[in-house]
This record gives sequence, structure tokens and C-alpha cells, in this order.
Amino acid sequence: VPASLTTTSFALLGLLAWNDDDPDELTGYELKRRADNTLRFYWVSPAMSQIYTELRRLEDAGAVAASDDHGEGRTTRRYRITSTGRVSLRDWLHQPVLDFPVLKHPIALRLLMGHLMSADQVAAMLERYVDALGNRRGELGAVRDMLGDDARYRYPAMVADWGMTYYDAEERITRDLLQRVRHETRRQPST
Amino acid sequence: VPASLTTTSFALLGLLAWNDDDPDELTGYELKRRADNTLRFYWVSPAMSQIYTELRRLEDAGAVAASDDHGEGRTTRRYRITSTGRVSLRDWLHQPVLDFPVLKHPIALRLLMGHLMSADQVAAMLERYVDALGNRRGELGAVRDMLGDDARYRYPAMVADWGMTYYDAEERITRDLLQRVRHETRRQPST
DNA sequence: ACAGCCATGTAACTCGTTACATGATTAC
DNA sequence: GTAATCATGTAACGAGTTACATGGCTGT
Repeated sequence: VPASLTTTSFALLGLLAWNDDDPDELTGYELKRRADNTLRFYWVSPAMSQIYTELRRLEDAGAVAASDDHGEGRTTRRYRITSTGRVSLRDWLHQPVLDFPVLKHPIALRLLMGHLMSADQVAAMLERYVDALGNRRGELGAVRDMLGDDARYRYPAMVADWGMTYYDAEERITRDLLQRVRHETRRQPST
Repeated sequence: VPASLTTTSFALLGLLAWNDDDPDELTGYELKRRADNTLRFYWVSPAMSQIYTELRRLEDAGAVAASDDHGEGRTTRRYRITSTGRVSLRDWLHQPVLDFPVLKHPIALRLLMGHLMSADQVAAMLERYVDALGNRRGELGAVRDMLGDDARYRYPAMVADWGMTYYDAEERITRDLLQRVRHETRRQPST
């Protein structure tokens, strides 16, 4: 018995609390897409199977309510947040944040062992990372554009801006490192 | 049977490959401290129990060799990287990096649901985060100072510089957000 | 004498993943 | 007709955590 809700549970619950007035009724599938547009950049976008598992847990906790939709043939379940769910979510938000952000940075990790690679290899790795950053930044930019300046999406927009600034900073740092690596290559040609 | 080595395995193996000439012989405990000074900031510093588990796995894979140290009374095991280990580590570094960095950012996550909090609460959260960032930045700064400009620690120093720049950028962004939240508070006093 | 650090390990458990299985609906 | 997308779930597994257990060594 999993007992209590995790941060990921609350993250998903938060996605169902987007609108105060006209509450969303989402399928697991739709919730996954919403997670891909938001959670992915600052947390984790859980696998589909995990989404369904969490929804079941949230339902057991009374935080969401499901309604089966026996349309024609296919049955879909739509979930909405309950008032109980809103209360727990607010309670959770009221608690002081204990954990510092965790970064799992495979490029930084490898750069730590740069002395085991050739300078060219390090440079190639960093260049590929700059490309990947550009892509990511583009994806987040698209999300940001979708949010517009609608007052309802003020906070999601703020977080998206945060993310974009972060990616910009990251690109700058990486380009600097690239120069540093290339510079030292020139001075000490071979490794 | 766990089969193959993970990124964390290679991260720890990399910590044992610090010096090419005079190879380190570390206990699990010492390895943990080294991880706390480096891996913690860009990857994860595994729990003690995990360190011992990984060392056993690396030993099974022939990547490290252990020597029992029956001093007086207490027996300690010291691990050093083997030539096989160096080869696997190099092989691993030669592979293209497939994964984009993963960020688990509890503050950004909560900010996403800012509309469920009072502006004061959001501001307080961000202020606490700025403090925490300062602490972290200080810790990393101490590590950076220890590395100095020794050519042997060039790459670790580069990564530490990266991290410090990152924390600086993060603090700037957070302060901006803080202003944005306070600004909108003035315009729309209560929530 | 006692706290705090050094040192090693096992056991239970949780989170989340991939792989598997199934099938309806929609667009071309 | 067939590929892509929508939709929902189960099963096996892996990585890593916390809790537990044990004990030596060091400084005050």
C-alpha cells in the first residue's frame, strides 16, 4: 500500500487545478500531454503507465473523481480535481520547500573526466549539447507562445520565461567552456 | 542479476580515475566524500549503502580491484581502478551523450501553481530559495578554491566554474521573478 | 566517559521505467 | 486499408533510498 502522495502526485494534481472556475476533466492521455508541455521542463513527465497509476492513487485519496464515459464502444475515464483535492494541494503548497533542485547533467558529469578524452572529443560533445539546448529552447518557446499573456496563465508563463532564460544562460556558459577547451588545445596541441 | 553498469557506476569509477600517474586507493567512505564534493552538484551523490553496492558491482565487472587492509582490529577495503576499468570508462566516454539534462526543480514546480498561493507566500518561497542558492554557491565556491589552478584538476575546475555561473544566473532569474511577483501584487493587492 | 566521525554492510521498500497487451478512432 | 493517434491498463524490473545493525577510532 503506497500510503501517501508524492511530489509527482501533487504535480499532476496541480495540472488538474489549472482553472478555478471551469474545472478541467481530462483523460490520462490528455493529462500526459499537459505534463509534456509543463512538468517535463522543471520536473519529470511521468510515463503513461505512471500517469494511470497516479490517477488511481489520487482517486483512492479522494483528491480526484473519475467519471466513466461509455460513449460508443470505447470507454474513457475523465478525471477532475475534487474540493478535497484542492485542499490537499493548498496544504502541500503551504509547507516549506525542503529540497534543493536536483540536476542530473550528463554533459557536466563527463566534462568532469575531460582529461580522459581528447580535446576534440570534448569540444564535439559540447557542440552537440549547444544544438540540443537550441532545440529544447525552441520547444519551450512554443509552449510559452501558446500561453500568451492571458492573466489565467500568468504563473505558467513566468515559469516558462524562467526556463528560457535558464537555457539561454546555459548556452552562454557552454560556449564559453567551448572556447576555453579550444584555447587550451592550441597551447597544448595533443593529448 | 544487475547485468551492466549505470551512469552512476561510471561516475564513481571516474572519481577513482582522478590521477593517471599515482592512482587513488579509496575506501567507500572516502569515495563518498569525494562524491559529495563533485557529483553532488551535477549528478547525484549516492547514499553510503549505494556506494558499497556500486563498488561491489564494479569489482564484479573487473573495473576496480579491492585490497583488504587488516590494520589492527578494524578491516578496511581500499579500491583502485584497474586497467580494464580505465578502458571501459574511456569506451563509455566515447559514446555519444543521448540524454538531455534532467532538472527536478521543486520551486519552479510550485511556482507553476502560483495562482493557488498568495503573492506573499510565493515571494517568501522565492526568498528562501535565494538564500539556499547562496549557501550552495558558497559550498561550491569552497570546492572550487580547493581545486586551485592545478593543471591536473583543470576539468573539475571548469565544471565548478560552470556550476557557479549557473547558480549566479539562477539567483538573478529568481530575483527578477521576485520583482515580477511583488510588482503584480501592488497592482492587484489581494488574492 | 561520551560524542562524533570512520567504516561496512543488509533488508525492506518506493518510485518510476520499459515491455507487454489490447483495442477504438481518425486521417490519408 | 493502413498508419498514426487515442486510450487504458498489467507485469517485471531496476535504481536508489531509508532504516537497521554493528563496531572501531579520535578528541575532549
